[in-house]
Amino acid sequence: MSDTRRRRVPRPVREQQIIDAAIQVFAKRGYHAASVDEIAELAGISKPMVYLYLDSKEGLFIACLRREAGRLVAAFQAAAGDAHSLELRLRAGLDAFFTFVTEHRASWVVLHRQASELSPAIAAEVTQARRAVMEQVTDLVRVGIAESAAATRPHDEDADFVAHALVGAADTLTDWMERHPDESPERITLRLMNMVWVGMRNVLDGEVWTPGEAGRTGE
Amino acid sequence: MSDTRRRRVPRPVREQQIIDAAIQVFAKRGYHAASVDEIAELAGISKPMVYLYLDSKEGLFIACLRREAGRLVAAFQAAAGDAHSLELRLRAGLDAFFTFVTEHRASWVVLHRQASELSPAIAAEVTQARRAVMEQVTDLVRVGIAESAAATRPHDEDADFVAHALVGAADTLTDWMERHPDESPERITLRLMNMVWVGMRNVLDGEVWTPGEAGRTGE
Amino acid sequence: MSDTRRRRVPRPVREQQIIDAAIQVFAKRGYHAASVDEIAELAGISKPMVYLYLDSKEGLFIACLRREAGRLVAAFQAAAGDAHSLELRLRAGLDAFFTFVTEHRASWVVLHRQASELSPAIAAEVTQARRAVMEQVTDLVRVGIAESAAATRPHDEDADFVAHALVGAADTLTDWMERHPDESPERITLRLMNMVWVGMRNVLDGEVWTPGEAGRTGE
Amino acid sequence: MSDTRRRRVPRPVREQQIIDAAIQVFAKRGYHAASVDEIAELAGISKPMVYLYLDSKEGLFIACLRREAGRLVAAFQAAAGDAHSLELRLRAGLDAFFTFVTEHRASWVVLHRQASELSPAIAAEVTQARRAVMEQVTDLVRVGIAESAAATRPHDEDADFVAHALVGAADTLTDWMERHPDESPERITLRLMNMVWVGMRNVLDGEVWTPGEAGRTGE
DNA sequence: TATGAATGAGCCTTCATTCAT
DNA sequence: AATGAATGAAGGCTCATTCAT
Repeated sequence: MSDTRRRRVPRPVREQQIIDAAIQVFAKRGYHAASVDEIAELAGISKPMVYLYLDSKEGLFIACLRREAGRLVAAFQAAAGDAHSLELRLRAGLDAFFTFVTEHRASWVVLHRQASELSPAIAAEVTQARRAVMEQVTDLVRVGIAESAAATRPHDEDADFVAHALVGAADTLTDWMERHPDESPERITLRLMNMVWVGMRNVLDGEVWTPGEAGRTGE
Repeated sequence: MSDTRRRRVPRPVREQQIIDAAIQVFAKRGYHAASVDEIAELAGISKPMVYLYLDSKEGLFIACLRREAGRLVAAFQAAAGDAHSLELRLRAGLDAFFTFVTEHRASWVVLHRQASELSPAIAAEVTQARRAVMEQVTDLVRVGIAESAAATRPHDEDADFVAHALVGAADTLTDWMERHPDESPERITLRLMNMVWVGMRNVLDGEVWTPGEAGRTGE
Repeated sequence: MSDTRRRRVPRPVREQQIIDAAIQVFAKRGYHAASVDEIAELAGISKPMVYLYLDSKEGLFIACLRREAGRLVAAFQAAAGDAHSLELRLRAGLDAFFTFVTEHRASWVVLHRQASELSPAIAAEVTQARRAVMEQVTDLVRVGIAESAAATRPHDEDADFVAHALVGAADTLTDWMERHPDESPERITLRLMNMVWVGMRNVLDGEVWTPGEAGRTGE
Repeated sequence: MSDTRRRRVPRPVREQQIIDAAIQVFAKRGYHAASVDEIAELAGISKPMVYLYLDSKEGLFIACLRREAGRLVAAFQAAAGDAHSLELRLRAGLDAFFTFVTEHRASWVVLHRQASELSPAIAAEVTQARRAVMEQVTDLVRVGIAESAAATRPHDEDADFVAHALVGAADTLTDWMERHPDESPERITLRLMNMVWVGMRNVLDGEVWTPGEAGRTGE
């Protein structure tokens, strides 16, 4: 390894090494808090090389983004392309996604959020703030479990799962809203309710989806 | 207003004005890229006042976080607390959430992500990267619409909506995964499929949920 | 006390209270590290009062200096003025000096050095540096004790005392040198040797001077 | 020299240049009033280099302290180590000390006190305050000269010398007192009298110590 | 007499970036 | 292909000092 990481390495190889190092550092520190110095050191080269190959800190970050997004997309495509029915492809795609996230934690952090660049004090507060919102939903869902006749086993874990999915969906839908300014909050709410209401109950009832069976209510 | 924003304003008022300004700047630039100078200027005061009242940049950010998270939670609680059934409360809560996000865009951005603290070039790239992932799902869903017998009106808008919700849910579930390392990607996939599969079809078929009716397929 | 420290206090009294507080803070923090805020707070008044009465931080410091130097001089004069012979007056003066220093520690620190305004890290290093010099002399003196026939009881305490006095004398003589640029280091050395050599032996031999007896060798 | 002070100088050399400059500025302004900007400018480089090589203002100051204290100690040791008898070594050591102080004025100021970091107005006042104390002693000593039978030539210069040494000794002994809280001011006075009383007369009588002869009054 | 509100100025520190070898 | 030396620019924070009441 000290052979390929030191001296006289061809450009394409060096570039990948630099990006490898950058992903680690960006994931650990976040974009702003990451310093080119640290990246260069981790890559085992001097700072000017980074600039020679990747132009700037921005260029470096973008290179990371592109490479990892490409890999994630490729993994998704490879998985989702094989099956025939929509549900099987969706399933395979989600599976690939969760697998990627599990196996390339750092890459995902870079793609996902740079919240880690905040100081511990702030990070804690952000977590706290997000959790406050999340808890409202979790409480609601937990109550739902109690109300639910079928849910004889009130698994907190399930309530948590549903709450996360729900909050995440709502959270991302705020981006969708920005591109659909005409849609009222109420209509969005109705749509989202329509999408998750039945399924929520399934999860809370402890059901685990099996291809071609669960939820095939209308067919 | 230029009366209350200028000269000799009592402390509690000034504090709120500073926080108001900070939210705008933090939302626009992100935490790191935001400068206390800019916040002070927008608040119509000098920098030392910011430090006198809020202690530090971190303290200022935390104050923003707390105030806005508190408001969002309060809005959610106020809305969700009134109805009787779970579905009505959930609906009211989501409605309050989407309304808050609509009316307090900047606050939501601060609570949501600080990705905007990246330069335009990077922000574009981040959007692009996230969209690449999103598109895979959107395509899948779009194909699903075509396949779907009921979906006589292939609304791209609906496919987009579903894709956003799905990706957002998956995205946030990666946080849930971190606290449940024993859950395999596959099981998470199955759970999520179970939760959204039926509802997705509803949305894609153009249905709009009505309290107590839509989605009550299994009853 | 809360009566004289609060509200509607005549100017002369307030001034003294401010100076009292300032001495404490200047002694504790040093001139630069001392903040007018802290002084005002300790004096139990608001900052503008300090400026109204003492004009500036510098004016405040000078007022402290003058008052305490005056008190020290007065104490010295009062003590030294009474006796008849030089040695008795010198003794009384030194006694008054050491008594003042003991009883008004803070005042003395203000008059003496502001080294305390350095950070702990630096203060430690300064102490270390000064000690390194001091130790050279102390070692020398300690050896002297061993050599000395009379010094059957090698009191480290005595060696330390002599070393301190010697280093202090040399230290201050550097000020004298500045006003006598023609005096060579060698001549100064000889003068100092002449002044302390005999007396050093007395102290190292454990003698304690008694008025009119010790050291009256040449009379 | 403009060659070695400008552009592309190897690190060890630059470090010494920075320390050289820092000593000048710290001596002139004192620690707090000295600005890293001024030091960098005097060193002929930009500020970041100072931080790159010396870490911080504190680190820079400590580096100055260590280097100069080391040099002074080395000079003392080199000089004092050669002779055989205590008095000769003491003489050589003091000589080395006064020589160092003469030749490295700035270094000595840094090691000595940072009183100069006060503004001219304050520095003057400090000098004045210290002089007030010094004058009491000088007056006493001057009177002593007049009284003294042997002192046929009342040299003010000699009185001043003695007064400086005496005040310096007393001054530094206040440090000694702090570590010996049980010693009463009176006992300290007696010890100091015992140490200087005889020698003072020698100096006032215009004697100049010669190795092995002067002051050997009692033998 | 007394103070809460407010600021101009400056300092330490860091970092992305480049030059000269 | 590779790097040690060097810097412009900017940001967080503090403080002595003053205004308006």
